[in-house]
Amino acid sequence: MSPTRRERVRAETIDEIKETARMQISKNGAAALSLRGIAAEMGMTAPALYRYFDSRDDLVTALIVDAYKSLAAALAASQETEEESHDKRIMASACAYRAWALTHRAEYSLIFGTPIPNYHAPVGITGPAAAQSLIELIRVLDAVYQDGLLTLNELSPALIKMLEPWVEKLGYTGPLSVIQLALTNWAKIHGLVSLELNGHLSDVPEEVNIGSFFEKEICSLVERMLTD
Amino acid sequence: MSPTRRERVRAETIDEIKETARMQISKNGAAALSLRGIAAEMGMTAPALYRYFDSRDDLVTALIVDAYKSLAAALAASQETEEESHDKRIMASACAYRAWALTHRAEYSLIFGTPIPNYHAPVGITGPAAAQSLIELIRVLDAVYQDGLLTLNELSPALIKMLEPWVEKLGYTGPLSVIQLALTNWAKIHGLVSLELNGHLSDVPEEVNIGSFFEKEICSLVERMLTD
DNA sequence: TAAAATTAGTTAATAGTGTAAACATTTTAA
DNA sequence: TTAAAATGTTTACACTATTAACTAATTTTA
Repeated sequence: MSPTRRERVRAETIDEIKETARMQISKNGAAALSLRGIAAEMGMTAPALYRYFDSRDDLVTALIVDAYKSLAAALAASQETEEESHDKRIMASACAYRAWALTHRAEYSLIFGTPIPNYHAPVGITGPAAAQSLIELIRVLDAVYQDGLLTLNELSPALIKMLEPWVEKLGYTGPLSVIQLALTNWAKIHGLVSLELNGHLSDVPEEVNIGSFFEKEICSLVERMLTD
Repeated sequence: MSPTRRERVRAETIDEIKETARMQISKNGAAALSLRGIAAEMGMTAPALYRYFDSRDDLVTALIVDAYKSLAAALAASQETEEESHDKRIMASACAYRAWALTHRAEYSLIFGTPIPNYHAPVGITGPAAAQSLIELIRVLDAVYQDGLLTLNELSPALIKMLEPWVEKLGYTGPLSVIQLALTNWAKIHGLVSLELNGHLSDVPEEVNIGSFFEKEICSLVERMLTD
Protein backbone atom coordinates (compact mmCIF):
# COMPACT_ATOMS: atom_id res chain seq x y z
CA MET A 1 0.00 0.00 0.00
CA SER A 2 1.33 3.40 -0.92
CA PRO A 3 2.03 5.81 1.91
CA THR A 4 -0.66 8.28 2.77
CA ARG A 5 -0.07 11.97 2.45
CA ARG A 6 0.40 12.26 6.18
CA GLU A 7 2.97 9.50 6.27
CA ARG A 8 4.82 11.20 3.45
CA VAL A 9 5.13 14.61 5.08
CA ARG A 10 6.05 12.92 8.34
CA ALA A 11 8.89 11.09 6.63
CA GLU A 12 9.97 14.35 5.05
CA THR A 13 9.99 16.09 8.41
CA ILE A 14 12.09 13.30 9.90
CA ASP A 15 14.55 13.66 7.04
CA GLU A 16 14.68 17.40 7.54
CA ILE A 17 15.39 16.98 11.24
CA LYS A 18 18.21 14.56 10.54
CA GLU A 19 19.65 16.69 7.78
CA THR A 20 19.57 19.77 10.01
CA ALA A 21 21.20 17.78 12.79
CA ARG A 22 24.00 16.65 10.47
CA MET A 23 24.63 20.25 9.44
CA GLN A 24 24.87 21.35 13.06
CA ILE A 25 27.21 18.49 13.88
CA SER A 26 29.58 19.18 11.00
CA LYS A 27 29.55 22.83 11.98
CA ASN A 28 29.96 22.68 15.75
CA GLY A 29 30.94 19.11 16.53
CA ALA A 30 28.90 16.08 17.43
CA ALA A 31 28.50 16.86 21.09
CA ALA A 32 27.24 20.38 20.46
CA LEU A 33 24.08 19.08 18.82
CA SER A 34 21.08 20.91 20.27
CA LEU A 35 17.40 20.12 19.86
CA ARG A 36 16.57 23.77 20.36
CA GLY A 37 19.04 24.69 17.63
CA ILE A 38 17.59 22.18 15.21
CA ALA A 39 14.06 23.29 15.94
CA ALA A 40 14.94 26.96 15.57
CA GLU A 41 16.54 26.40 12.18
CA MET A 42 13.40 24.54 11.10
CA GLY A 43 11.06 27.23 12.41
CA MET A 44 9.67 25.04 15.16
CA THR A 45 9.94 24.77 18.91
CA ALA A 46 12.10 22.12 20.55
CA PRO A 47 9.36 20.02 22.16
CA ALA A 48 7.78 19.47 18.75
CA LEU A 49 10.74 17.27 17.85
CA TYR A 50 9.56 14.79 20.43
CA ARG A 51 6.71 13.88 18.09
CA TYR A 52 9.36 12.38 15.83
CA PHE A 53 12.04 11.14 18.20
CA ASP A 54 11.45 9.97 21.75
CA SER A 55 14.60 11.71 22.93
CA ARG A 56 17.77 13.32 21.74
CA ASP A 57 19.48 9.96 22.12
CA ASP A 58 16.98 8.34 19.77
CA LEU A 59 17.78 10.98 17.19
CA VAL A 60 21.50 10.35 17.62
CA THR A 61 20.97 6.61 17.23
CA ALA A 62 19.07 7.19 14.01
CA LEU A 63 21.90 9.39 12.74
CA ILE A 64 24.44 6.70 13.60
CA VAL A 65 22.51 4.01 11.76
CA ASP A 66 22.25 6.30 8.74
CA ALA A 67 25.99 6.94 8.92
CA TYR A 68 26.81 3.23 8.91
CA LYS A 69 24.53 2.73 5.93
CA SER A 70 26.19 5.60 4.10
CA LEU A 71 29.66 4.21 4.78
CA ALA A 72 28.64 0.73 3.65
CA ALA A 73 27.19 2.20 0.47
CA ALA A 74 30.38 4.14 -0.25
CA LEU A 75 32.49 1.01 0.22
CA ALA A 76 30.18 -1.01 -1.99
CA ALA A 77 30.28 1.69 -4.66
CA SER A 78 34.06 1.58 -4.72
CA GLN A 79 33.86 -2.01 -5.96
CA GLU A 80 31.54 -1.29 -8.82
CA THR A 81 34.34 -1.12 -11.33
CA GLU A 82 35.60 -3.11 -14.27
CA GLU A 83 38.97 -3.40 -12.57
CA GLU A 84 39.93 -7.05 -12.08
CA SER A 85 43.24 -6.72 -10.24
CA HIS A 86 42.81 -7.50 -6.57
CA ASP A 87 45.35 -5.07 -5.24
CA LYS A 88 43.68 -2.21 -7.04
CA ARG A 89 40.31 -3.24 -5.74
CA ILE A 90 41.60 -3.38 -2.16
CA MET A 91 43.23 -0.02 -2.65
CA ALA A 92 39.96 1.38 -3.97
CA SER A 93 38.16 0.08 -0.91
CA ALA A 94 40.66 1.61 1.51
CA CYS A 95 40.66 4.92 -0.33
CA ALA A 96 36.89 4.95 -0.35
CA TYR A 97 36.95 4.51 3.41
CA ARG A 98 39.27 7.47 3.83
CA ALA A 99 37.42 9.59 1.29
CA TRP A 100 34.11 8.93 2.99
CA ALA A 101 35.59 9.91 6.34
CA LEU A 102 36.98 13.15 4.93
CA THR A 103 33.72 14.12 3.24
CA HIS A 104 31.39 12.97 6.01
CA ARG A 105 33.06 14.27 9.11
CA ALA A 106 29.83 14.63 11.01
CA GLU A 107 28.86 11.02 10.38
CA TYR A 108 32.40 9.81 10.99
CA SER A 109 32.66 11.44 14.38
CA LEU A 110 29.26 10.04 15.29
CA ILE A 111 30.43 6.50 14.58
CA PHE A 112 34.02 6.53 15.69
CA GLY A 113 34.32 9.54 17.94
CA THR A 114 33.80 9.68 21.65
CA PRO A 115 30.07 9.42 22.21
CA ILE A 116 27.94 12.43 22.97
CA PRO A 117 27.37 13.41 26.64
CA ASN A 118 25.58 10.60 28.47
CA TYR A 119 24.69 8.95 25.18
CA HIS A 120 25.00 5.18 25.16
CA ALA A 121 24.46 3.44 21.85
CA PRO A 122 21.95 0.60 21.97
CA VAL A 123 24.15 -2.20 20.56
CA GLY A 124 21.10 -4.12 19.42
CA ILE A 125 20.42 -1.38 16.90
CA THR A 126 23.84 0.02 16.04
CA GLY A 127 25.58 -3.37 16.05
CA PRO A 128 23.93 -4.79 12.94
CA ALA A 129 24.32 -1.47 11.18
CA ALA A 130 28.04 -1.49 11.94
CA ALA A 131 28.31 -5.05 10.65
CA GLN A 132 27.03 -3.93 7.28
CA SER A 133 30.10 -1.75 6.78
CA LEU A 134 32.52 -4.44 7.86
CA ILE A 135 30.89 -6.91 5.52
CA GLU A 136 31.84 -4.67 2.60
CA LEU A 137 35.47 -4.79 3.70
CA ILE A 138 35.28 -8.56 3.99
CA ARG A 139 33.68 -8.95 0.58
CA VAL A 140 36.77 -7.52 -1.08
CA LEU A 141 39.11 -9.89 0.73
CA ASP A 142 36.80 -12.82 0.16
CA ALA A 143 37.13 -12.33 -3.58
CA VAL A 144 40.90 -12.62 -3.20
CA TYR A 145 40.44 -15.72 -1.09
CA GLN A 146 38.14 -17.29 -3.67
CA ASP A 147 40.92 -16.87 -6.22
CA GLY A 148 43.34 -18.58 -3.86
CA LEU A 149 45.58 -15.54 -3.66
CA LEU A 150 45.16 -14.64 0.00
CA THR A 151 47.90 -15.43 2.51
CA LEU A 152 45.98 -17.09 5.32
CA ASN A 153 47.33 -17.11 8.85
CA GLU A 154 47.22 -19.91 11.36
CA LEU A 155 44.97 -18.95 14.22
CA SER A 156 45.60 -19.69 17.85
CA PRO A 157 42.74 -21.09 19.92
CA ALA A 158 42.41 -17.78 21.72
CA LEU A 159 42.13 -15.94 18.43
CA ILE A 160 39.55 -18.39 17.13
CA LYS A 161 37.48 -17.87 20.25
CA MET A 162 37.56 -14.13 19.72
CA LEU A 163 36.74 -14.27 16.03
CA GLU A 164 33.95 -16.82 16.16
CA PRO A 165 31.22 -14.43 17.35
CA TRP A 166 31.85 -12.41 14.19
CA VAL A 167 30.91 -15.31 11.95
CA GLU A 168 27.34 -15.27 13.09
CA LYS A 169 27.13 -11.54 13.38
CA LEU A 170 28.39 -11.02 9.84
CA GLY A 171 26.83 -14.07 8.27
CA TYR A 172 30.12 -14.84 6.58
CA THR A 173 30.71 -18.52 5.93
CA GLY A 174 34.31 -18.40 4.69
CA PRO A 175 37.38 -19.11 6.81
CA LEU A 176 37.94 -17.25 10.06
CA SER A 177 41.27 -16.10 8.77
CA VAL A 178 39.56 -13.86 6.24
CA ILE A 179 37.66 -12.18 9.04
CA GLN A 180 40.88 -11.75 10.96
CA LEU A 181 42.58 -10.14 7.98
CA ALA A 182 39.61 -7.87 7.40
CA LEU A 183 39.60 -6.77 11.03
CA THR A 184 43.30 -6.00 11.15
CA ASN A 185 43.18 -4.24 7.81
CA TRP A 186 40.30 -2.21 9.06
CA ALA A 187 42.22 -1.35 12.20
CA LYS A 188 45.20 -0.10 10.21
CA ILE A 189 43.13 1.94 7.82
CA HIS A 190 41.07 3.26 10.66
CA GLY A 191 44.19 4.14 12.65
CA LEU A 192 45.56 6.25 9.84
CA VAL A 193 42.27 7.93 9.07
CA SER A 194 41.52 8.53 12.73
CA LEU A 195 44.86 10.19 13.40
CA GLU A 196 44.52 12.28 10.26
CA LEU A 197 41.01 13.46 11.02
CA ASN A 198 41.83 14.36 14.59
CA GLY A 199 44.80 16.42 13.49
CA HIS A 200 47.40 14.17 15.06
CA LEU A 201 49.33 13.71 11.81
CA SER A 202 49.82 17.33 10.93
CA ASP A 203 49.10 20.84 12.07
CA VAL A 204 47.53 21.50 8.69
CA PRO A 205 44.68 19.01 8.56
CA GLU A 206 43.89 19.66 4.91
CA GLU A 207 47.41 18.85 3.75
CA VAL A 208 47.29 17.06 0.42
CA ASN A 209 50.42 15.14 1.26
CA ILE A 210 48.73 12.95 3.79
CA GLY A 211 46.97 11.30 0.87
CA SER A 212 50.24 9.95 -0.52
CA PHE A 213 51.27 8.87 2.96
CA PHE A 214 48.04 6.95 3.26
CA GLU A 215 48.33 5.37 -0.19
CA LYS A 216 51.87 4.22 0.42
CA GLU A 217 50.82 2.53 3.61
CA ILE A 218 47.87 0.78 2.02
CA CYS A 219 50.18 -0.34 -0.78
CA SER A 220 52.57 -2.13 1.53
CA LEU A 221 49.62 -3.48 3.48
CA VAL A 222 48.27 -5.06 0.31
CA GLU A 223 51.66 -6.43 -0.71
CA ARG A 224 51.97 -8.41 2.49
CA MET A 225 48.54 -9.91 2.12
CA LEU A 226 48.64 -11.25 -1.41
CA THR A 227 50.36 -14.49 -2.35
CA ASP A 228 51.96 -14.90 -5.72
CA MET B 1 63.00 29.64 46.54
CA SER B 2 60.66 27.23 48.25
CA PRO B 3 56.93 27.69 47.67
CA THR B 4 54.99 29.64 50.24
CA ARG B 5 52.25 28.02 52.21
CA ARG B 6 49.63 29.70 50.03
CA GLU B 7 51.26 28.49 46.83
CA ARG B 8 51.32 25.01 48.24
CA VAL B 9 47.63 24.78 49.12
CA ARG B 10 46.78 26.40 45.80
CA ALA B 11 48.70 23.70 43.95
CA GLU B 12 46.95 21.07 46.03
CA THR B 13 43.56 22.53 45.17
CA ILE B 14 44.43 22.50 41.48
CA ASP B 15 45.43 18.87 41.74
CA GLU B 16 42.22 18.04 43.55
CA ILE B 17 40.16 19.74 40.85
CA LYS B 18 41.93 17.81 38.11
CA GLU B 19 41.67 14.54 39.96
CA THR B 20 37.96 15.06 40.56
CA ALA B 21 37.51 15.95 36.90
CA ARG B 22 39.27 12.76 35.81
CA MET B 23 37.00 10.71 38.04
CA GLN B 24 33.91 12.33 36.56
CA ILE B 25 35.18 11.78 33.05
CA SER B 26 35.94 8.11 33.54
CA LYS B 27 32.52 7.70 35.11
CA ASN B 28 30.30 9.62 32.73
CA GLY B 29 32.40 10.28 29.65
CA ALA B 30 34.59 13.18 28.67
CA ALA B 31 31.84 15.39 27.35
CA ALA B 32 29.74 15.06 30.50
CA LEU B 33 32.30 16.88 32.59
CA SER B 34 30.58 19.52 34.69
CA LEU B 35 32.11 22.31 36.74
CA ARG B 36 29.15 22.22 39.10
CA GLY B 37 29.66 18.50 39.57
CA ILE B 38 33.33 18.93 40.33
CA ALA B 39 32.68 21.77 42.74
CA ALA B 40 29.90 19.88 44.50
CA GLU B 41 32.10 16.85 45.04
CA MET B 42 34.75 19.14 46.48
CA GLY B 43 32.32 20.95 48.75
CA MET B 44 32.61 24.23 46.88
CA THR B 45 30.49 26.27 44.52
CA ALA B 46 31.13 26.26 40.79
CA PRO B 47 32.29 29.86 40.35
CA ALA B 48 35.07 29.26 42.84
CA LEU B 49 36.77 27.06 40.27
CA TYR B 50 37.32 30.14 38.15
CA ARG B 51 39.98 31.22 40.63
CA TYR B 52 42.02 28.26 39.39
CA PHE B 53 41.04 27.92 35.73
CA ASP B 54 39.90 30.73 33.47
CA SER B 55 37.27 28.50 31.91
CA ARG B 56 36.17 24.93 31.55
CA ASP B 57 38.23 24.76 28.36
CA ASP B 58 41.36 25.76 30.24
CA LEU B 59 40.74 22.95 32.68
CA VAL B 60 40.29 20.51 29.81
CA THR B 61 43.51 21.69 28.21
CA ALA B 62 45.36 21.13 31.46
CA LEU B 63 43.91 17.64 31.68
CA ILE B 64 44.99 16.90 28.12
CA VAL B 65 48.54 18.03 28.76
CA ASP B 66 48.64 15.87 31.89
CA ALA B 67 47.35 12.93 29.87
CA TYR B 68 50.07 13.26 27.26
CA LYS B 69 52.69 13.42 29.99
CA SER B 70 51.24 10.34 31.63
CA LEU B 71 51.26 8.41 28.35
CA ALA B 72 54.82 9.45 27.60
CA ALA B 73 55.89 8.35 31.07
CA ALA B 74 54.21 4.97 30.65
CA LEU B 75 55.94 4.43 27.31
CA ALA B 76 59.28 5.45 28.78
CA ALA B 77 58.78 3.14 31.74
CA SER B 78 58.17 0.20 29.40
CA GLN B 79 61.74 0.57 28.15
CA GLU B 80 63.35 0.54 31.55
CA THR B 81 64.19 -3.13 31.34
CA GLU B 82 67.26 -5.30 31.06
CA GLU B 83 65.82 -6.85 27.92
CA GLU B 84 68.16 -6.35 24.97
CA SER B 85 66.18 -7.94 22.14
CA HIS B 86 64.66 -5.29 19.93
CA ASP B 87 61.47 -7.11 19.06
CA LYS B 88 60.67 -7.60 22.69
CA ARG B 89 61.33 -3.95 23.42
CA ILE B 90 59.05 -2.87 20.59
CA MET B 91 56.43 -5.28 21.82
CA ALA B 92 56.76 -3.86 25.31
CA SER B 93 56.26 -0.37 23.96
CA ALA B 94 53.14 -1.30 22.01
CA CYS B 95 51.68 -3.23 24.92
CA ALA B 96 52.39 -0.32 27.24
CA TYR B 97 50.46 1.92 24.86
CA ARG B 98 47.48 -0.41 24.95
CA ALA B 99 47.71 -1.00 28.68
CA TRP B 100 47.83 2.72 29.36
CA ALA B 101 44.78 3.26 27.19
CA LEU B 102 42.85 0.52 28.99
CA THR B 103 43.74 1.78 32.44
CA HIS B 104 43.41 5.50 31.68
CA ARG B 105 40.20 5.65 29.70
CA ALA B 106 39.40 9.15 30.83
CA GLU B 107 42.74 10.48 29.68
CA TYR B 108 42.66 8.41 26.50
CA SER B 109 39.30 9.75 25.42
CA LEU B 110 40.47 13.27 26.19
CA ILE B 111 43.42 12.89 23.83
CA PHE B 112 42.05 10.75 21.05
CA GLY B 113 38.31 11.03 21.36
CA THR B 114 36.05 13.52 19.70
CA PRO B 115 36.63 16.81 21.46
CA ILE B 116 34.26 18.09 24.09
CA PRO B 117 31.40 20.40 23.01
CA ASN B 118 32.79 23.58 21.49
CA TYR B 119 36.21 22.81 22.90
CA HIS B 120 39.10 23.55 20.57
CA ALA B 121 42.54 22.50 21.70
CA PRO B 122 45.15 25.26 21.55
CA VAL B 123 47.75 23.49 19.39
CA GLY B 124 50.48 25.69 20.74
CA ILE B 125 50.02 24.03 24.11
CA THR B 126 48.80 20.52 23.30
CA GLY B 127 51.10 20.07 20.28
CA PRO B 128 54.40 19.93 22.18
CA ALA B 129 52.80 17.73 24.82
CA ALA B 130 51.66 15.31 22.13
CA ALA B 131 55.14 15.27 20.63
CA GLN B 132 56.56 14.01 23.91
CA SER B 133 54.58 10.80 23.56
CA LEU B 134 55.55 10.24 19.95
CA ILE B 135 59.19 10.77 20.83
CA GLU B 136 59.01 7.78 23.13
CA LEU B 137 57.77 5.64 20.26
CA ILE B 138 60.56 6.93 18.05
CA ARG B 139 63.21 6.30 20.67
CA VAL B 140 62.52 2.58 20.54
CA LEU B 141 62.82 2.42 16.78
CA ASP B 142 65.87 4.64 16.79
CA ALA B 143 67.68 2.10 18.94
CA VAL B 144 66.95 -0.52 16.29
CA TYR B 145 68.20 1.84 13.62
CA GLN B 146 71.40 2.54 15.53
CA ASP B 147 72.07 -1.19 15.51
CA GLY B 148 71.52 -1.26 11.76
CA LEU B 149 68.61 -3.66 12.03
CA LEU B 150 65.80 -1.45 10.79
CA THR B 151 64.38 -1.93 7.30
CA LEU B 152 64.34 1.61 5.95
CA ASN B 153 61.97 2.62 3.18
CA GLU B 154 62.67 4.88 0.27
CA LEU B 155 60.61 8.02 0.61
CA SER B 156 58.88 9.81 -2.22
CA PRO B 157 59.27 13.60 -2.44
CA ALA B 158 55.66 14.02 -1.33
CA LEU B 159 56.28 11.87 1.72
CA ILE B 160 59.45 13.76 2.58
CA LYS B 161 57.57 17.02 2.42
CA MET B 162 54.96 15.67 4.80
CA LEU B 163 57.45 14.23 7.25
CA GLU B 164 59.87 17.14 7.39
CA PRO B 165 57.82 19.30 9.77
CA TRP B 166 58.05 16.49 12.28
CA VAL B 167 61.83 16.66 12.42
CA GLU B 168 61.78 20.08 13.97
CA LYS B 169 58.74 19.42 16.09
CA LEU B 170 60.24 16.27 17.57
CA GLY B 171 63.85 17.38 17.62
CA TYR B 172 64.85 14.04 16.14
CA THR B 173 67.98 14.16 14.01
CA GLY B 174 67.96 10.62 12.59
CA PRO B 175 66.64 9.64 9.17
CA LEU B 176 63.14 10.62 8.11
CA SER B 177 62.39 7.00 7.45
CA VAL B 178 62.49 6.28 11.18
CA ILE B 179 59.87 8.93 11.75
CA GLN B 180 57.77 7.44 9.00
CA LEU B 181 57.99 3.99 10.54
CA ALA B 182 57.13 5.37 13.96
CA LEU B 183 54.12 7.18 12.59
CA THR B 184 52.74 4.20 10.72
CA ASN B 185 53.40 1.90 13.65
CA TRP B 186 51.62 4.33 15.87
CA ALA B 187 48.69 4.44 13.48
CA LYS B 188 48.36 0.66 13.48
CA ILE B 189 48.61 0.34 17.23
CA HIS B 190 46.26 3.24 17.67
CA GLY B 191 43.79 1.75 15.20
CA LEU B 192 43.59 -1.49 17.14
CA VAL B 193 43.37 0.20 20.51
CA SER B 194 40.85 2.73 19.31
CA LEU B 195 38.53 0.08 17.87
CA GLU B 196 38.86 -1.99 21.01
CA LEU B 197 38.15 0.85 23.40
CA ASN B 198 35.16 2.05 21.45
CA GLY B 199 33.66 -1.43 21.46
CA HIS B 200 33.97 -1.96 17.73
CA LEU B 201 35.92 -5.20 18.10
CA SER B 202 33.56 -7.02 20.38
CA ASP B 203 30.29 -6.71 22.21
CA VAL B 204 32.10 -7.61 25.39
CA PRO B 205 34.68 -4.86 25.75
CA GLU B 206 36.49 -6.54 28.62
CA GLU B 207 37.16 -9.71 26.66
CA VAL B 208 40.58 -11.05 27.53
CA ASN B 209 40.97 -12.52 24.08
CA ILE B 210 41.46 -9.17 22.42
CA GLY B 211 44.81 -9.05 24.12
CA SER B 212 46.07 -12.06 22.16
CA PHE B 213 44.63 -10.56 18.99
CA PHE B 214 46.55 -7.39 19.68
CA GLU B 215 49.78 -9.18 20.50
CA LYS B 216 49.65 -11.30 17.37
CA GLU B 217 49.22 -8.19 15.26
CA ILE B 218 52.11 -6.36 16.91
CA CYS B 219 54.22 -9.48 16.42
CA SER B 220 53.76 -9.54 12.66
CA LEU B 221 54.19 -5.78 12.61
CA VAL B 222 57.59 -6.17 14.25
CA GLU B 223 58.61 -9.02 11.99
CA ARG B 224 58.16 -6.91 8.91
CA MET B 225 60.18 -4.07 10.31
CA LEU B 226 63.34 -5.85 11.41
CA THR B 227 66.04 -6.90 8.98
CA ASP B 228 67.75 -10.28 9.21
C1' DT C 1 51.65 46.08 65.06
C1' DA C 2 48.19 48.39 61.98
C1' DA C 3 46.83 49.19 57.46
C1' DA C 4 46.69 47.91 52.74
C1' DA C 5 46.55 44.56 49.20
C1' DT C 6 45.86 40.14 47.52
C1' DT C 7 43.43 35.82 47.44
C1' DA C 8 39.59 32.65 47.94
C1' DG C 9 35.41 31.98 48.56
C1' DT C 10 30.25 33.27 48.44
C1' DT C 11 25.47 34.54 46.35
C1' DA C 12 22.71 36.34 42.55
C1' DA C 13 21.84 36.67 37.80
C1' DT C 14 22.11 35.59 32.63
C1' DA C 15 21.75 32.71 28.85
C1' DG C 16 21.96 28.32 27.43
C1' DT C 17 20.56 22.91 27.53
C1' DG C 18 16.97 18.46 27.43
C1' DT C 19 12.60 17.15 28.65
C1' DA C 20 7.67 16.66 30.64
C1' DA C 21 2.93 18.31 31.03
C1' DA C 22 -0.99 20.70 29.59
C1' DC C 23 -3.31 22.77 26.05
C1' DA C 24 -4.61 24.23 21.08
C1' DT C 25 -4.91 23.36 16.34
C1' DT C 26 -4.95 20.95 12.27
C1' DT C 27 -5.69 16.79 9.60
C1' DT C 28 -7.73 12.37 8.87
C1' DA C 29 -11.43 8.71 9.32
C1' DA C 30 -16.16 7.05 10.55
C1' DT D 1 -20.47 16.17 10.71
C1' DT D 2 -18.34 14.35 14.41
C1' DA D 3 -14.80 11.82 16.78
C1' DA D 4 -10.11 10.64 16.83
C1' DA D 5 -5.44 11.14 15.92
C1' DA D 6 -1.48 13.80 14.85
C1' DT D 7 1.17 17.95 15.28
C1' DG D 8 2.11 21.75 17.11
C1' DT D 9 2.48 25.45 21.05
C1' DT D 10 3.40 27.51 25.72
C1' DT D 11 4.90 26.82 30.30
C1' DA D 12 7.77 24.85 33.66
C1' DC D 13 11.67 22.29 35.79
C1' DA D 14 16.22 20.93 36.53
C1' DC D 15 20.35 21.10 34.58
C1' DT D 16 24.78 23.58 32.32
C1' DA D 17 28.85 27.56 31.96
C1' DT D 18 29.87 31.98 33.06
C1' DT D 19 29.94 36.96 34.93
C1' DA D 20 29.44 40.47 38.49
C1' DA D 21 29.28 42.02 43.00
C1' DC D 22 30.36 41.25 47.52
C1' DT D 23 32.58 39.15 51.88
C1' DA D 24 35.97 37.00 54.60
C1' DA D 25 40.34 35.40 55.22
C1' DT D 26 45.16 35.67 54.53
C1' DT D 27 49.44 37.71 53.33
C1' DT D 28 52.35 41.70 52.52
C1' DT D 29 53.88 46.18 53.44
C1' DA D 30 54.57 50.63 55.95
